[in-house]
Amino acid sequence: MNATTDFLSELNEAQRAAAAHVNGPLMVIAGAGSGKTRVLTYRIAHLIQQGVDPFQILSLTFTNKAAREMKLRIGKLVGDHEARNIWMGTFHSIFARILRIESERINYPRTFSIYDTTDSKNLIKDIIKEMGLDDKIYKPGLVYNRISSSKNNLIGAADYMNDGEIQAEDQTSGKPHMGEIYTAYNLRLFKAGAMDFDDLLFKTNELLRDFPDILHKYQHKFQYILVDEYQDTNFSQYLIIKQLAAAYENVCVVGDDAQSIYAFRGANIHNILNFRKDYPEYALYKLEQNYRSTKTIVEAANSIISKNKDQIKKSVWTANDQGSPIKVHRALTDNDEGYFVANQIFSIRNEENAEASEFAILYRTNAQSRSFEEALRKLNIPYKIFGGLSFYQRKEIKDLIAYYRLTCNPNDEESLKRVINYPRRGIGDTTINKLVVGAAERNISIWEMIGRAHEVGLSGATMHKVNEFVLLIRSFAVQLDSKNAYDLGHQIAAESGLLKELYSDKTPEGAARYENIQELLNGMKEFSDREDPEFPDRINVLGDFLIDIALLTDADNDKEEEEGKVSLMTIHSAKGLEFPYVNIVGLEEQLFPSQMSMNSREDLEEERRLFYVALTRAEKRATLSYALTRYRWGQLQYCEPSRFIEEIDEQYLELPPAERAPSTPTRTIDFRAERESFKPRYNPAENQRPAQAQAKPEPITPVAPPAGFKKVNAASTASIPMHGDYAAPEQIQVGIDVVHDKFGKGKVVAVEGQAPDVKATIFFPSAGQKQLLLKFAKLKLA
DNA sequence: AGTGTGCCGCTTTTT
DNA sequence: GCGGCACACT
Repeated sequence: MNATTDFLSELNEAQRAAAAHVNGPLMVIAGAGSGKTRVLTYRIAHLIQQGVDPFQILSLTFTNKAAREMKLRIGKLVGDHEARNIWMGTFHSIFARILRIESERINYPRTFSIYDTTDSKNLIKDIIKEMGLDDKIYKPGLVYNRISSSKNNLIGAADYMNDGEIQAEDQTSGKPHMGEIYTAYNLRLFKAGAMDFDDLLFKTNELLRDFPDILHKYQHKFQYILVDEYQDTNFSQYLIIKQLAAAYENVCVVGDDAQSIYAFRGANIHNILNFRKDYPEYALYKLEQNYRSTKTIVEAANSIISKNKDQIKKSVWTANDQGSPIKVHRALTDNDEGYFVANQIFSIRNEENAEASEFAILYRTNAQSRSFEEALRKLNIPYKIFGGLSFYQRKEIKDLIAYYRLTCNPNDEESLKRVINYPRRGIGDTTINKLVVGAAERNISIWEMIGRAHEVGLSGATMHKVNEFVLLIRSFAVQLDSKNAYDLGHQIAAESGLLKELYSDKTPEGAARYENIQELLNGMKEFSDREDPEFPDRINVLGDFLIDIALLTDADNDKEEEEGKVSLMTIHSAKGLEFPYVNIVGLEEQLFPSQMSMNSREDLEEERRLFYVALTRAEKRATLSYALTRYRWGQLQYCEPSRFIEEIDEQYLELPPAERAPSTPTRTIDFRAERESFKPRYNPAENQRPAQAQAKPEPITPVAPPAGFKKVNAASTASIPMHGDYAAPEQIQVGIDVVHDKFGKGKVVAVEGQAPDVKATIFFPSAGQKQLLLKFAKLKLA
C-alpha cells in the first residue's frame, strides 16, 4: 500500500515488531550489531507515516553525529522536510536548547555560557585557592569529579551539606570542606551566568520539577520519546525522561546492558530495571541476531561476556560465516606492537584489496596512540585520530570562542580571564587579581567589578586599558541580535586583534593556528546559512552557534577529507561504530583491564564489557595484541598479558607461539612485515639482545625481566634514556647497598610485593628508613 | 609586564 | 616524557 510496508519488510521479526510498535512504553534490548539503529530509524519513520507530527518526536542519541546520520536515514524514508523537524540530539544539546528557551524562569541569562571541563576545573582551582585550602589535598580534578557525580545523582550543594553520610565520607577522606567548595562553585557559576555540563541536566530536572506549566508544555510537546544507548544514561537523565514521558508514556528505550561502559561517569544500569518498574505494561523485544560479525567474533565475544555476573539474559547469534580465528600477537615493546599492527594493515590491504578506512586500531587510553601513529607514518598509511585534543580544545579556538562567549555573556568569568590580556593589552596579573578579589568581596562578577574599578585602586593608565577592553566587548555585544553568527564572529576575530596576532606568527604552528581559525569561521558560515525549521525567519546568531558547539564532541567531527584513513581511537569512542578489520591493542594487565578497575568486581566487569564492545566492532577479522614491555611515565614497565585473552574460548584464537621469539617464523608470517617491525627501531646494540630475552614461555612472568635488558640499556642509553645505569628491579636484594638520587647511600632492609609492584624498604643514614617502589625508584648499586 | 626555567605529577574512559 | 605551573629573572 505505502512505503511503510515496504521498509518494514526489510526487517527481521523482532526488529519489525519493535519498529511497528506505536503507543505505550517499549524497551528494546539490542545485542551488538543487531540492527538497533535500523530499528530506531524505521520506527521513527513509521511513526511519521502513521501521522505523528515530527515536532512531537524527541529522540535522544549518544552523539550529535549519530543524530545527524539518523536524521539523514529517516529523511530518505519519509522526506527531508519531515525528518529535519524531529527533535533529535544528545541529552546535553537538546536540554541546553530548552534551558535557553526557559532561562528567565531560573534567573539565567538567555545566552548563558556553558563551561567545559577545563573551565570548570579552573574555576574550582581558583575557589580552592581563594578559600585558602591546599590544592594538593583538594585536587581540582577530584573535586570536579565528586561534584559532577553529585549533580548526576541530583544531589545539590545544599543536599550535599546536609547529608550526614556524605559529610562523614569527606571527613574520613580528610576533605571536610568539599561541600563548601561545591556551594561556592555553584554560586560562582550562577554569578557568571554559566552552567557546567552536569547543570544542563540538573537544571532541566529542577525546571521540570518546579514549574508545572513548563513540565506540562514539554510533556505535550514530546508525545513520542526515544532514547538510544539507554544503558549509558545516568540518574539525572533517567528522571528527565520519566518526567517528560509521564503524560503519554510513549517512551521507547534501546540499549544493551552488555555494552554499558560509562558507569564511571554515573551511567546507571539500574535504569533498565527501573524501566520495568515504572512502566509495568511495557513491551520488550530482544534483538539477538547479529548481522555485523563472523561466527568466530560473535561467539568469542559471547564467551567473554559470559564471565560477567551482572547481565540480562540473551543469546546473540549470527548466520554469517565462521570467518578466521582471532589472532593474538605478542610484541616485545610498545613500539613493536605499533609496527606489527601497521605492517599487518599494510599486507592485508594488499592481499585482500582493502581500504585503509576499513581498519581500526582500538586502545584503552589515548596515550597509547603514539607508537601506532609513528609506525603508520613510516609505512605511509594514512590515519586519523579521534579524541585527544579535539578541535574545540585547541588554544586558538578556545581563545576566539572565549571572545564570543564574553560578548554573549560578559559575566562569563573564565572567558574574561582568558582574553582580557590576549592579545596583549598591558593588563597583567596584578590588575586581574585586584579585580578578582574585589569581585569576590562584593559578591559580584568580574565584569561588574570592572565597572567599579576605581574601588580597587587601579592606576589611571591601567583603568584606561581596562575600559578600552570593555568598550571593545560592548561594541560587539550591541550587534548580537542584528548580525548573524558568521558576520559578527568574523568581526570579533578581526577587531579583537586575534586574527592579526596569529597571522603575524609565521612559524608552521602559527600558520596551522591561523588555518584553524579560518576553519572555525567556515563552520560558522555554514551554520549561519542554515535554517531553523521551527523559526524560519530567525537569523542564526552568535549565541545559537555557541550552544551548538559547546556540546560537540570529537566523535562529531567527520569531514570529507578524513575518508580513506585508518581510524585510531579509544574503545569508548568506538562505541556504535563498526569496521571490517579491528586491532585491539595493549591487552595487558594494569592497562586493559586498567589498574584503576582492579579493586571491585563491578569495575572489572565494566572493563570486560568494554572489551566486549571492542571485539564486537569487528566485522571480518579481529586481532589482539600485547607488549611485554612498555614505556609508561617515561619508565620501562614489564607487562603481563591481559586476563581477557585467557577468558576467550581458546577455539576461536590463534595464539602466538610460546617457545620461540617472534623474529623466528614458525607459522604463516609475513616475513617482510616481521622484518620491518624490527628494523627501524633497534640500533645494532639492541639487536644483539640475547635470545633468552625473547624465549620466555607463557605466561609471561614480569618478575624476572629478560636478562638482556640491562646490558642493552648500558650499551645504548640513547634509546632508553630514562633507565640510564640504574639498577634493574631484580638486582635489589636484602642486604645490598644502594645509592638513591635524593637520599644518597642506603642499605636494603626488606623487599616485598609482586612484580611489577615490588617494594623495598631501605635505610638511608641521611634520610632514615624509606619504602620505595622499585619500578619508580632510581637506585644505583653502590 | 613579559619571558624563561625547572619541577611536579601524570594516564582511564567523555557529555 | 611531556605539559602545566610556580617562581625567578630581565
